[in-house]
Amino acid sequence: MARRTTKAPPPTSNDLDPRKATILQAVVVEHIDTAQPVGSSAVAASADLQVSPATVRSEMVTLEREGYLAQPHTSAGRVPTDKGYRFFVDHLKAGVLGATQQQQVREFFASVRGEVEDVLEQTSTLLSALTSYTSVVVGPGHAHTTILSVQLVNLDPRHHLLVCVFSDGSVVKHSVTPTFEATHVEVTEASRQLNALLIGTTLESRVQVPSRHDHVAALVRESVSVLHAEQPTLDGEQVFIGGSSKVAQVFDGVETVRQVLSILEQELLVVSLVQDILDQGLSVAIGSEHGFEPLSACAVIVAPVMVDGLPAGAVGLLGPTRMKYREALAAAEVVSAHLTRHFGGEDDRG
Amino acid sequence: MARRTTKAPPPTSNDLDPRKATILQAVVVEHIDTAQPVGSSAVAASADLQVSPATVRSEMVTLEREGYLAQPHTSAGRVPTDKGYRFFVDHLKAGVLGATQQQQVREFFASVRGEVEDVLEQTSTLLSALTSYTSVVVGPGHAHTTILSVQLVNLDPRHHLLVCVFSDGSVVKHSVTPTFEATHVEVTEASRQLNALLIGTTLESRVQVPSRHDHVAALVRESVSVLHAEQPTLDGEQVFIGGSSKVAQVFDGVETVRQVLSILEQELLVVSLVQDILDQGLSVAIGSEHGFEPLSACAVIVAPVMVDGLPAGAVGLLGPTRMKYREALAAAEVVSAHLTRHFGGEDDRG
DNA sequence: TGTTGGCACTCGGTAGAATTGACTGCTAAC
DNA sequence: GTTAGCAGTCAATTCTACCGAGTGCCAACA
Repeated sequence: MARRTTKAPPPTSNDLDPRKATILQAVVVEHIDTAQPVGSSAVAASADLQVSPATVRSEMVTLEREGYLAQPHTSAGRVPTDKGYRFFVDHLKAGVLGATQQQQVREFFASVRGEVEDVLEQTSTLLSALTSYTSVVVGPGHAHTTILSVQLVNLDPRHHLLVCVFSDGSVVKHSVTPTFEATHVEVTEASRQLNALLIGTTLESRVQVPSRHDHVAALVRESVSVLHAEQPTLDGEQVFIGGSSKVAQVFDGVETVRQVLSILEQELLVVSLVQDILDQGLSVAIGSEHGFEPLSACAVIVAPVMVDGLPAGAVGLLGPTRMKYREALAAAEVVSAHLTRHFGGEDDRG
Repeated sequence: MARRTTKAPPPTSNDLDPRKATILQAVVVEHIDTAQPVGSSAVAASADLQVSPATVRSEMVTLEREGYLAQPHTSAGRVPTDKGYRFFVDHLKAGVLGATQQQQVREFFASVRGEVEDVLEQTSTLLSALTSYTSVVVGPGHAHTTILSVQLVNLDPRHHLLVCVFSDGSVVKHSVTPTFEATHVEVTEASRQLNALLIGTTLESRVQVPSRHDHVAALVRESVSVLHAEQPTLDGEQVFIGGSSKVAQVFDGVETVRQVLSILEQELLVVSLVQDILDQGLSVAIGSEHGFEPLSACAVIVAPVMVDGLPAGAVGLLGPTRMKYREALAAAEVVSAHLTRHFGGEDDRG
């Protein structure tokens, strides 16, 4: 009557019998390689364990019951579930990039020059070329750079343009549209005061804005508030998506391709997805883990880019759940490290 | 380079017997609608001409011999060739947009505000939504706007940033990296001189640069030359591609989709394609007409955006050769007209 | 001469049946 | 607990026959 036999599920759920683990891993590896369901005999042959297919079979039944594997239909082999991939990724020993690829990354970062945006865009192309998945690069924004110059330019009496230059060479503009008409003189004076106020500060600094009621003070106040509301990643200013054409190679089914592409068109969505995953402290989100239904056929790899020891940007890779995690993780990691160093200081230039 | 293939053997190649024309048009219309080869009886039924399928058949043989139609295989109906589509397009009477769509465009342009780039990007989304094809919008650049402000900002002794604000509210930045080290004072002075020199001019104006040999003059010279070399469209600054996900719906065959997407990733390529077609004075390039092999399955519609009476930007649509030319042409035309008006002056705002 | 109906022919697409083969689950023996 | 053996399942493949859309040709007709 006491069935202590199947008392396994609750306590030891996040670890697996070594043999089961080996089998699961073999299935994942094989399926990533072939895109086909994997049968017991293939596993028995490939894995080091010296057991017969029949044994593998009975283990696979358990793995399926526990949710690591699934069967497309009776009499087909097994396919990993999201949970199966998750186990696989969690027990993955860190991979290294191939020598040629390492070389490629090194050369890229050794030779890359120019403005932030260009670097980020090219990085995204690089990452996508390295992995043959679609890549996302989110720039570090301006949070940790200081302001070098601010200028308010008069477009017409009601419409001014705030142009701000940061120490990393990025430039930002914002419309300032007060409810009153400002004279050229007032705008110039506001511009002067803004310079005095903001140069050398960061966007996170609190500054003392004038509280007077004249036009100049109002312009200054509005400019400062507009500027401090700046969120470059959410504006898509520093978001670059590379290799969207890979989507067509890597997913099958027109509808899936279309759906993924149409998500990629909305950069904001992609950024918030990446941020979400980072906030969860993950480096990989598999299938439905990120809770974003239209991308449930995808796995997303993210790696933070640090500035001043804080996560400020990110690089990401988007592929099918059966992606080459090892290589992709290695690539994302290496590139994010290089990018971190790149922003950490220009000390590595020859 | 594209070649005009209108040099066909017989002299009467660019005009067709009225009945042949009707038949050809019927085939095109039908095939655009159904994506299937069109048979003689379908044509006989649909077209107004009161003839039997047999007659249609014999005409179709001629049309095929003359290169307007093709047969996928014996005993299939006919499919238009690029030349067939060309005839169709050339004899297309101008279409009009559906009422709802007209409304949509009007509302869009009535409500759109904000910075040039935002307007262009949203326009591209609009155009793609109107037609369900991928759209390209190339902004007018800065050729016809005057300079409101120029500023040279010191990043480090060897590296300065030239920031220029134009009367349309667009901002451009360029690196200036002289071979000497400049002091802060020199940079500030150069900035002052640049302002004096350039404010109120356009990028096309010739200006008198100082010929002295000191650092300040050198900075000014380099800045001016860098600025005048600016070509926003070739830098991709004002290029927006919308609705790339439509590619997956509209083309069949993974390989075609991948190929088209990978072209779209290279904005420069797309821009030069659009420019090429405009230079030829075409509004539609069908199949191989643009001489760009990887896009031989595509038709590209372009419409110029005028500023000061000169073509300065363009809107484009990219679809399969069997695209809905009437509607797409109408959409491109209407949107380009609105955009022209938008840049021609803000006179139409409420 | 141009048009038409008729007819034989071609060939892609489809539907069904049969076959194959890669699996599984079960069971009995080791 | 492991294994070999075996029966059963089911997708994929192959084959066949067949249908039908559409053609080309021809002879008759206005």
